[in-house]
Amino acid sequence: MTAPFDSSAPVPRPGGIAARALGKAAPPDYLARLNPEQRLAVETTEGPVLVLAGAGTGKTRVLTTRIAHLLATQKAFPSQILAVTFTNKAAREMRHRIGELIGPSVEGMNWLGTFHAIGVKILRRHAELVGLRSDFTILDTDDQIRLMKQVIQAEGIDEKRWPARQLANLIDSWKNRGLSPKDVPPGDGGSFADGRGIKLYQAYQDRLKMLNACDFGDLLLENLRLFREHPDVLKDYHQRFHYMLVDEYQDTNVAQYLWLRLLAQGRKNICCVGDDDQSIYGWRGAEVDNILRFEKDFPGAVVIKLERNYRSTSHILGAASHLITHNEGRLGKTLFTDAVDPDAARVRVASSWDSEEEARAVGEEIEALQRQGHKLNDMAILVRASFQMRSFEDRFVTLGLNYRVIGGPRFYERQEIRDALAYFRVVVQPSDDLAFERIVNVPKRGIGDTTVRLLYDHARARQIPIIQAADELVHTEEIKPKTRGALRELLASFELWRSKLAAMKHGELAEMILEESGYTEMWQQDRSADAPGRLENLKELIRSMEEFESLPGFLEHIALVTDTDRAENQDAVSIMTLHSAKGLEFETVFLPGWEEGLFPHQRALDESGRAGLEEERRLAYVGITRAKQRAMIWFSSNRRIHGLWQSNVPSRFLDELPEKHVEVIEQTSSYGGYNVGGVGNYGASRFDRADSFSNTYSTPGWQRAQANKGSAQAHARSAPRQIEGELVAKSSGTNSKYALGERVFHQKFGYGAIIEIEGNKLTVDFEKTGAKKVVDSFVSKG
DNA sequence: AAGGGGCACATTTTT
DNA sequence: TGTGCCCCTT
Repeated sequence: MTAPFDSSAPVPRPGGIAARALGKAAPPDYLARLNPEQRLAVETTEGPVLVLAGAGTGKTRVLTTRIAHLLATQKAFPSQILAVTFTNKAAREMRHRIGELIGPSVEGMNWLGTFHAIGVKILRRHAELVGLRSDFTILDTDDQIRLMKQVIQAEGIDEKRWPARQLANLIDSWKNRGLSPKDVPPGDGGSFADGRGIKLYQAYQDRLKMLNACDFGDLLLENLRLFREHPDVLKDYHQRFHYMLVDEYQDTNVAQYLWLRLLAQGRKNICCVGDDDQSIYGWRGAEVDNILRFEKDFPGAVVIKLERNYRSTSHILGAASHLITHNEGRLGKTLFTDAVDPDAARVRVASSWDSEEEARAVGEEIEALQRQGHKLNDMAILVRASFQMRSFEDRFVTLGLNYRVIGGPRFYERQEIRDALAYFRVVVQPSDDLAFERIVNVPKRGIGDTTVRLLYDHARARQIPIIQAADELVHTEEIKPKTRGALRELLASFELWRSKLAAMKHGELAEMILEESGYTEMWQQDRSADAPGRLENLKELIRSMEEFESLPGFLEHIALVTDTDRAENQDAVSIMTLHSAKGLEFETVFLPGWEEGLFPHQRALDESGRAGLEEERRLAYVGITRAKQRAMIWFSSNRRIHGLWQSNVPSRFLDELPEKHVEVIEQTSSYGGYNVGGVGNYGASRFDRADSFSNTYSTPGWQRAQANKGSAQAHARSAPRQIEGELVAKSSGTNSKYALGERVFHQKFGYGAIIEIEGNKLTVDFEKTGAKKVVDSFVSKG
């Protein structure tokens, strides 16, 4: 049986743009604000439409206006529009911007959300058809891995040789491709655990069903199963969704593509917006092919290109456009701008000796811009890999320059948050075994592995949740009295907390749970440096949950959300990876680390060959097109990777930049490590050969790279004296990188000031424990 | 159950 | 080089 649809039948609003749109004479003002291509994309409402929206061409504006237009012309009610994004942030922004156009009736858009959020919503309504109950829990990666560990153990497979994480990746990749265990081609699983991969996949799925749980991949996969096995259900959704819109289509994986295609079979009004040149998530299952194939997949599709860019100067666009033409697998767009600015800066390319010098140079540029009145908020440093961030952070700390790191560990993935959530989950959902296992001995209550194993075995034998098994065993003699007492106490606490669920305000209940369980105390007792921060995070968690209706409501939200947007008001330079920069823009963008091996990354080349290289190149394209006014690229001759120094060759991407839009900063006369190729080099940069990239050693590219390496080092030797001097001072001075009086941090003793230095031994006056002699490698700059 | 030593590992990340 | 994880010891 199909669960009832929500009954929010929308009522057309008499006032808003709907009424205004009825006047035929002049186009409504929301259309007048569009350029001709954008307008075409908005007004082509029927049938499949692919909007190829280059960077900065008004993609979101088209999407939101299109929705406003559908509503204004009364082609659909808000609840009849399916609008899918990848991230919560994108969904939020879209909702906000539609709201600005159509007013409060945006609230009726029940089907605007991420693939996963919409997948869950559909799945909850029909859970029983795919063997779940509608209150199924959603496991995150952490739970997923722990569960896989159990499955691997249960199969008697050596965990060392076949780590759970690897199985998780394998299963994820199957799920990304829309494959259930029975669909996986037998040869495909051979790689894992001597061909038992598929069996483990099946076992894992069985365990999930037993736990009444889904992982992220299932949210879509089970939707597919639902639609395929129950055509009547699919038909309901065909009826419901009059128009479908998809954001960032180039990022869809096969499962998402199949999902969209099933739904689009109904009314065929699907509008996908994306940019093949910005597809940078191939490594996690995205198929650029989806967007390249669109016209074949959706017969009669209209393709509209948006190439008029409103973001960047012509130099920036010229550089990025030329770079990306080196890719073969693309639909082909060329960004242009009408803005004429004769003073616009070219894209600058500079080199440095090592990552420290690179950071120093970027720091100087930033300070110079700051002196000219530019805001730090308008500047960003975009790196390929997060280890690169460190040298910038170090430098900026020294300079006292405000910065913020975007990305990094997420709030909801922190240990203390996940522990707290596990408590709440058990209260709300006693059958959540994974949550129970997580906190049964956190804080330590003397309920160790042996006991948990006992509970687990009993639960499996009786086919009941672990907590129920605990409840039964607590009345027997099977568990040692001491442990039994602790367990009984814990069970009683859960009983108590659960009984307060209805009566108490959930924020207060949550606080009570963390107090009474001893969890808060555990961190209060903890002497380590990050304990106060964790307590702070727990407070933040309670604060944020108070915005929600109820504890279950909050948990549902949390399961699909990984970020909290904390609005930072301070002026600061952003440091982030190129990946997390997609969709953002800055006046000035710094792009350090353009070196072979790092960017393009060696692993991308090794693992994915040409496709990998093209994805790296798209990443470069994304990086450059983030800049509105200024883009500055750096390349470092030397870099420390995994502890050892490596000398580098400039990235081939530098060769692929067009001369006329680039300014090379020659820091020394001898430097000739690379040339900016431009027209003469077009389509044939030195590495750009169709033969295998994994075998660079024998290619002319590699030989040329070797030659370049020499000149890069020559450059280093004749680097500006000032810099050389600093380096010398650094390596030949005192053995310690610390100075007298400097504030340092020690894992065990906390903060203190240095009162004496002898070689690598420091005497530090610690704030808590007084003076101690420590080896400098045990302290860090405080 | 806590702490230390040995060891493998070392892009990118959302849901 | 540094980290995080696992196992071993106490």
